Amino acid sequence: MDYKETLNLPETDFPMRGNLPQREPKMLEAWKAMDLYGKIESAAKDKPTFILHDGPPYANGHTHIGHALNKILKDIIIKSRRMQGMRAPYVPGWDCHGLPIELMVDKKLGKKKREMTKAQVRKECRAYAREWVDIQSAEFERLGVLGQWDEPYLTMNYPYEAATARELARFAERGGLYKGKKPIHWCSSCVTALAEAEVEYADHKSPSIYVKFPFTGELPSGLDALSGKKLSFVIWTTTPWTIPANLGICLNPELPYVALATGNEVLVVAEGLAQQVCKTLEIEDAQELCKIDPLAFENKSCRHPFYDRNSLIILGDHVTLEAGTGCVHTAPGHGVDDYKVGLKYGLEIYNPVNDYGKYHADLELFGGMKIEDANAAVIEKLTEVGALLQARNISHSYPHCWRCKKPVIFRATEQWFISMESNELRSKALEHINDVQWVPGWGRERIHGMIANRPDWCISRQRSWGVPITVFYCEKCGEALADGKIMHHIADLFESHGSDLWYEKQASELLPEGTCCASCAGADFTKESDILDVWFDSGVSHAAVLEQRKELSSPADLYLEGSDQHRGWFHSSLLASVGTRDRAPYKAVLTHGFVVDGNGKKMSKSQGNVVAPETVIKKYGAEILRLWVAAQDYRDDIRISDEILQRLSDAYRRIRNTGRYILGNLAGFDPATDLVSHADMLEIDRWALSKLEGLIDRVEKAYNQYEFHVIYHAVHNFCSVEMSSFYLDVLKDRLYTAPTGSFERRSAQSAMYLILDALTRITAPVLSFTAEELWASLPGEREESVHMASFPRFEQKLRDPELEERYAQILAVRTDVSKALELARGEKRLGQSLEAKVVLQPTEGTRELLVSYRTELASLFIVSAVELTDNLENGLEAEEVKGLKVRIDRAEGEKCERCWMFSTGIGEAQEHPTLCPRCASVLSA
RNA sequence: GGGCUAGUAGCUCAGCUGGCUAGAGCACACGACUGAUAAUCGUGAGGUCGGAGGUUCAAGUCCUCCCUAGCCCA
Repeated sequence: MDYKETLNLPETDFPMRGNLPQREPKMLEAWKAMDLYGKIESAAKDKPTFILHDGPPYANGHTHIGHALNKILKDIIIKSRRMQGMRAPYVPGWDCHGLPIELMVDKKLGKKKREMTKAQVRKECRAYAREWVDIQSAEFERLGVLGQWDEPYLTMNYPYEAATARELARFAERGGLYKGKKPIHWCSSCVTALAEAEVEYADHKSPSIYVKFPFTGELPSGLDALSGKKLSFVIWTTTPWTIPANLGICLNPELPYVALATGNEVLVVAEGLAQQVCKTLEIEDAQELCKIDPLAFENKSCRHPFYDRNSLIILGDHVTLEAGTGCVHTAPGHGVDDYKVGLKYGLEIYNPVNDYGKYHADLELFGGMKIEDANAAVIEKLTEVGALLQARNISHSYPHCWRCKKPVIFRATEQWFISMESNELRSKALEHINDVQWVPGWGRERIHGMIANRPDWCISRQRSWGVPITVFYCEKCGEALADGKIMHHIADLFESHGSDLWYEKQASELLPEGTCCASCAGADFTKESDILDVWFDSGVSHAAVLEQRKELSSPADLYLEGSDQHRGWFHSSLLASVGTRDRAPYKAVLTHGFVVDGNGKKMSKSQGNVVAPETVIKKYGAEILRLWVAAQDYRDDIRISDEILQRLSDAYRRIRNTGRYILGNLAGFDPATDLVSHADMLEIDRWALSKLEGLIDRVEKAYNQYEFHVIYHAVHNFCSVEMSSFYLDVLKDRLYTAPTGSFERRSAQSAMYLILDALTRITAPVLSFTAEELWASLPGEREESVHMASFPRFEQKLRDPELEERYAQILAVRTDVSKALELARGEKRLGQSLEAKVVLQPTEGTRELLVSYRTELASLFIVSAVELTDNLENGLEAEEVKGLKVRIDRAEGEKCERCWMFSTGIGEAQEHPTLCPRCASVLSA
């Protein structure tokens, strides 16, 4: 007879291999078909809310691994909150306006664009953005992210555009909006102002020139050594084209300067740079005539090298000894520091360069010239007038346009600004930063520093694809009409027509009837042509989305984005909210690091180290990507590589197989009728459940603290260490050989059932696909989807520390037994551990425990017999439990054909001559 | 160039306020099993805790400098 047939071996349809790339899409379809998200939402109506507000990715291009990281993190958080009993809606969003899309559309349209109106171009942009929204949406959904995908928020939706215009109106009402002239990054190629975020630094070759500005006027007293000498201040610059706009020379009031005689002239530079300058300029005969006190020269003048005007000597702290001469060429229209110090000294914010990067036609000497050509021309002119000391080329870091990659210039133009000072926006924002929980904590310092130091917010963009700045100009006197009431009126019009209306209607059609100019009473107006910075768009999402959607609310519980958003969305959202509502739009901000390659290097196309989510999904499945997100401590940079994915894939299989094995042993188990109560269970089963409670406790805490890597490690360890290598291994004998419906077997099954049920639930936020698959195979009444279920409640009373402690000691002994068995195996005395009898000489500390577990030990060690003695000969000194002695003997008796244990009682039962008494009795029952 | 963050075995992570021969799981090697089998079990070998100084009886843990990497800024 084949006794294998009489065993209860595992039996399940649950496949060993996940086959994730194939299985996942089917599951996604099923979720969609059953409207899983809708069901979760409607079932959660009366629960407390948790609002995670989605930061909108830009609707252009395929999603990359960073997007995947971000969305999966959000999904894990939201799912875990739901399973904790909260209503956690997820409304994804997209940032749809802005330059990159407009440029892509420009490219697509080519020459056709010239015949199109702004309104027509915008239509194209809208369609283009929509296309990418749909593509990205599908890519995000593929990750298993559950949300309101059929109704996302788009910054180009009409109501959103209306809300954006309304928020601008609020700034206007509060007096925070103003028109000013300021030097800003300007891309002459894209013909637009650029935000800080739109500027990239890259190496660039520039001329490096040293220029003399001859001192004019009276010398301060006490400098007799210089009287009658040709005195010049020496400046250094890498932008010769700004020399025509030079209006001043700036010295640091704290630094000593020196007058150096060389040839028949005298040059002034900072003392700390004198040596270096002389070396660079190859001046060998320099002699220090005297020190120069910068304060004595304040408000005196030099002469411009080739224009008939003066260059004012001024003082500023921004002058350093890092490079140059310590005398800084100052053109207030072409630099931030220059601008600031220029304002202080009443210098004109002078900018002779037009939108296209050419000098104004009326500029003396260089009128109409492109500034790219101007460097050479200016150098030539400087040479001609004898002002040039040196011209070379250097390579240095220089700002470039993020889009066209061309070098940008600094140039003062008329722009709309949101003031950081009016209404104390800056100080209020800084104050409200403290109301927010920043995770990790250094996020607070980071954004604080940025808000504290940032200039006014330039919200003007000279492009078409965006929400217009809804102000008008009087045709008669040019006065700007930026009236809050009127702007609200326009916003109302946008509500149903979108901001496209601005481009389709005349000013007179948009303005309320009877509007007239406050300064000249004129009744004819033109529209502003600038549009809003896209950071303003997304920055008002708390107003446009959280306050608008009935299922959402503001402020949000959590914003979660990459750490770069301290200067991006976290920043603009804070300003937009504090500026209009005097509060932060979020209660907590969580940031994650950036995805880098296996060596910690950033990903770039040129390096060829880019890992696309699509590739991972095709090879491993989205589930592995989700596991990857969970496994890494995302507060730092997050690495991804083949090895990492392979390891995760292995870990996944281990978790999956643990589930599968338990399912196999649960065949025929119905918790409704077969569940053994906790109190009745066998001790080791209670031990397993005690361990499970420990896991549940840890995992729940980790979810609360957003420490998902802790969950990954805890779950994986639990499956490998507690379950697979010990508990489940020990259980085999009982599960397989005991009668199907016996108490011993039901006790084990009950524990396993509770364990797998809990494991499935607590891993569901991470392993969303696999948990669902397990869920469907688990016996018992349960919700339609694991994502509609809740976490198991941690039950302190199910924990038994004393029991765990006893088992910890037994496990230590078990380790030593395993070592001894391994040694015996090495000597070919043993194959299966069941062939062994273990003889132990306990230590003082373990004797009592081992004696009391005498009858259990063989089962726990998976050997055929264990004997205890106080006088063991030829015993091995144990390592784990010092003092313990172990000897491995051959098990006595013969091997039972059914349970494979060795027994001296084989053949006692006549009808089963090859079975041990235990098995025989099972069969005859 | 400045600010912030990080650097523990091949990989992912533990190591609290300084006190251990620096841990875990996986991977790897070797072995066992063939009743979790493209599985499972056991054993073993892997680290001068980025580097150099310093404080201390004692430093992965504190201080300084440096290197490397990432983000942000100039």
